[in-house]
Amino acid sequence: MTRMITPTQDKRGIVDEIVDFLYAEITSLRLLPGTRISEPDIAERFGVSRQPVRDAFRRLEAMELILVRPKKATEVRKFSALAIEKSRFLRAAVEAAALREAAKKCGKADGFQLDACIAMQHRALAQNDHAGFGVLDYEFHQQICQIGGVPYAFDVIRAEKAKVDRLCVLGLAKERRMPELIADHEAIAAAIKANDPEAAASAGMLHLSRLDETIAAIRINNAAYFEDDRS
Amino acid sequence: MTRMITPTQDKRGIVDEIVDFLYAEITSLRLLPGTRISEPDIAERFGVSRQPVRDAFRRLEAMELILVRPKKATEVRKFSALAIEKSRFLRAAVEAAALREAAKKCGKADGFQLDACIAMQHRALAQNDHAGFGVLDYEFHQQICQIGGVPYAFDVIRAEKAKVDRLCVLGLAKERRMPELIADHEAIAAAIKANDPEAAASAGMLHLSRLDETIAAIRINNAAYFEDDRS
DNA sequence: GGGTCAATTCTTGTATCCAAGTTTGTATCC
DNA sequence: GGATACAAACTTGGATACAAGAATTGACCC
Repeated sequence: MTRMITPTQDKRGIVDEIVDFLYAEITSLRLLPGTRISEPDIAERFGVSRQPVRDAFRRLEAMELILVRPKKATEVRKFSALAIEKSRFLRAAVEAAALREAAKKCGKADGFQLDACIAMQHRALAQNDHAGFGVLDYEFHQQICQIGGVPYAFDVIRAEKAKVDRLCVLGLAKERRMPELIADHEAIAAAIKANDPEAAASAGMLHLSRLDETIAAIRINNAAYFEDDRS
Repeated sequence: MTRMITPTQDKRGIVDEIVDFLYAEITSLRLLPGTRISEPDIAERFGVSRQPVRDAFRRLEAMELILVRPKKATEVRKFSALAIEKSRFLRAAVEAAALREAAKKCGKADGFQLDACIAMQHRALAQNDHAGFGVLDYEFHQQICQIGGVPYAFDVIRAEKAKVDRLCVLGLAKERRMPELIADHEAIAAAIKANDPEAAASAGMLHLSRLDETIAAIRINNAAYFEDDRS
């Protein structure tokens, strides 16, 4: 896991450390939505003053991972139906565009790279290695962006994934989903290697739609972690 | 010009004021790229301490409008070819998706709304009202997102526009471009009203491509405002 | 026992001070 | 005159102190 948060920073400081720590805590769901976190508390844990913690909070707020209101306790953001919808739209738009580009530009070496990644995904499945599969999943989507010549697209995908991924930790029966996801990846890779942009895009959209069912199921079972969006 | 920066904030504070002020200064190009801005200076101007200014700087940094490095003077971000490319890709992806949705869902009332907006754009052209046209241009794209049922898409478009729009201020002969842009809008509206998603998307892509020529021209004439990206 | 009100405690917002590093200006030497 | 070195001023980063508001807890009254 390389630097996930600050892609364009040259010197890592204390605030980066704090951001990375809280980022991991939140996205791994060790800090549940609604959990209150206070600046002095974190500051004491890191042995620093409140100032760097404040800066870190501001960064996490920009990532929409925490909710900070004046004079009120800062808390880990709950899931919001609107935010999920927005995130899904954004990912769909960006991923479709990246897939189309990748399908247009995919050469022989690129195809091999995709195949290699999928082969490793099969290995992870055989070993029931969920964490490893998660990393390979990221890698697969990143490869697509790079093949398409739009590496920055992955920044968006990763950022949006971060907002929703922690939700999926609540989901059960991951092993059930892995074969399905690998099959999706194979269909996507096939379309890209066939230089068929539309097929690649629609395969990607199908892949994304798997999330919808998962999220819908999670939502009814974990209403406490969702904002009560009375609209 | 309503609240442009903080869409999900309930109470406007001092930092919001400072952010809005600097945001306007930077995007309007009254503060040129490379201009150094210091915390104490801004703090004195607003009659507050450095702390709120610090927070404001962090927010503007997250918007990629300023560049703050440790122990070095903070400056207005220069244009970067990579950032422009990323922004363009993001806008294209999101706008294409929004246009497709709008074309799918456009009803009669929606069509009238688009026509009304375009009619006002003609008025602005006749009166040579550039500022008014700019507002209407924003409004047109926002209407598309709302018709498509993806209002949040406009948040992305607006945010990305902010990073590039100031560049276009450097461009000359705006009046030359206005008729062209209005014609584009008419083509887009026609495709949407005809419920033709692909035509709408490609018309939108053509519309976006107008920017490329403008930016390329600006770049060679204003190299000083661009990062020297030796890559 | 339940409800209401007040005080205490906890939260973030702001101001000020000190530290560390960069830049810039100046004086001096060649 | 040009280059170099030193020093002063200016920059942000971090720590600490104080202020204002929100929430919780407790006591007191009904």
